[in-house]
Amino acid sequence: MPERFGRRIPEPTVVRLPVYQRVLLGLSAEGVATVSSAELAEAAGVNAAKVRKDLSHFGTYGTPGTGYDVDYLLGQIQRELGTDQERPVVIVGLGHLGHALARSQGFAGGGFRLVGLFDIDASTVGEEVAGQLVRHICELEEVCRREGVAVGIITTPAGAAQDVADHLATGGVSAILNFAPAVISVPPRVQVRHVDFSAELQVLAFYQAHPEAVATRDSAAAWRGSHALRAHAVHQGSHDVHQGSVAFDAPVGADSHGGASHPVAP
Amino acid sequence: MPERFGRRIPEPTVVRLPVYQRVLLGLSAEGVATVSSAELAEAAGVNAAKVRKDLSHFGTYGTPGTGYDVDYLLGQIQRELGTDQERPVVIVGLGHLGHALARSQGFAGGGFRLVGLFDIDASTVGEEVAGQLVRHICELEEVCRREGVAVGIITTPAGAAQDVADHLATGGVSAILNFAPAVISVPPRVQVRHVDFSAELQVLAFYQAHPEAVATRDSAAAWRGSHALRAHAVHQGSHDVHQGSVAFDAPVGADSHGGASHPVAP
DNA sequence: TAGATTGTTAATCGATTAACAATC
DNA sequence: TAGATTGTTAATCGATTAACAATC
Repeated sequence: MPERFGRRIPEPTVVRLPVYQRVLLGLSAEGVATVSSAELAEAAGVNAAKVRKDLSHFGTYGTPGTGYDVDYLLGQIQRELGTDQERPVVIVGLGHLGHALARSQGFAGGGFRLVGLFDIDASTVGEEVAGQLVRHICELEEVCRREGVAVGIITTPAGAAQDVADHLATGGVSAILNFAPAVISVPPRVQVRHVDFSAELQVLAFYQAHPEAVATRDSAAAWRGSHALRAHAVHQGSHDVHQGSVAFDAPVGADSHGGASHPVAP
Repeated sequence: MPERFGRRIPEPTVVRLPVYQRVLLGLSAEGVATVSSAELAEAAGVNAAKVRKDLSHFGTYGTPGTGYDVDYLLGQIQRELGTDQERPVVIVGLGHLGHALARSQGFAGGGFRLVGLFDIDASTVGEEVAGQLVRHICELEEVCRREGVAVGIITTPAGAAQDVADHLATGGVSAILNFAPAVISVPPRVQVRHVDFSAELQVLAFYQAHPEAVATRDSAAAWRGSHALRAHAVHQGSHDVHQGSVAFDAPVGADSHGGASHPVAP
């Protein structure tokens, strides 16, 4: 029995949950009934001990000698992630990125519902995007309060991000996903996660400039393994995994082989 | 003297470097000459000990009693990040997100140059985006080799991501920024960073569903501090910080107060 | 039963943080 | 000099990992 309350879930564990969920969605769609920690680990790009440790924080869902029931485990993870409840979301900043996110498939899958788009620019306000009318930022606080908005997505330029964060916080929003290249400060009750495109590029550049600083990944072995598996799958015909598919809607065909091929029960 | 070689730089440190760089860019543009670890820390949303420890991995750049020379430190960090060299970049998958990234300002600032756009869809191939003609994916490997592409950005649906990663790897690309909601496996010489929009949303949802699991941030104190500072700045007039500005080009005005107000030398 | 795999323990690894002597 | 702040040390914290008894 894990110490159910008070449960202090390590943040790295929380970050891996959506990955496990996505893998399980793929397996479930394939009709795979059970999965071992080793198989789940390989598909998620981590190691088996981590999978078992992560899952043990929430309960004992597996069967020794057999593994985990895919659909049951999926349900448990979705319950933990709160996928059942619908969370109203707003996007602030309707530049190219804001437009792209508004039109993306990323909401529907995970229990999110887009309820508002906001911008400050007169030529953008009033435009219709993804079935929503873009409103002026001066309405932001009121809409957040009225609709009980759970998550605010900031896709403005850096200079506007703090101001928007302040309005979201005042409007009662308690979670912010910040795509603007700026550090924002918020009251303690507000959770912030920062997605920083150009910083990610710079991290990659750093490792290219300093090959000696590259951390040795597990994935070295993982790659050899999955490479063999994938080659094997292609050889056999078409046991391809089409993962998750809470995808951005880019028009590239999804006809290639998946990353995490998996021996399918016969 | 830090142990210059072999330098094993902790990954969390590498991830913070672009943040420090951005803050320093802002300070430099403001004409601020020196900055203490405490000031830099607050603007970057971390603590002072972390800043000093991070910087100490690269050298001794500060002056006891005074702090760090902004322009000198900025230069050192940019040198470490390899911002001086131009790195050719390609984007694969010209859906909404690929379009948005292609048009973003995220490349120019950090020493990246967009040299190719690729898609598999006949109706997208041939289109012009950001001054580049979209090419068919069958040309990807050859272009990567010819142009010596350093970073490949994947903005395809999940099902195509592994295939694209394979082509990039075969084409000699050694760094991949993956926006597709899929785990990809690559040979050990290839670095991968994964930006996962819907997973980030799900992490926020998890913490809303489990308020008791929220890690207590430093930022609680940081917020009170910066809040006071920002109020102070507004009071004084307009000592606003316009950070970095390696921004996405959303049309929201950058006329608000910045996140990291900073006492400016007179 | 024999084989496989879990959940948990304990060891290891690595990052964060506080504290402070050294230094300007 | 007195005050401020660095760079580094050592303690703390927390996550990862290997190993294995329990279990199907």
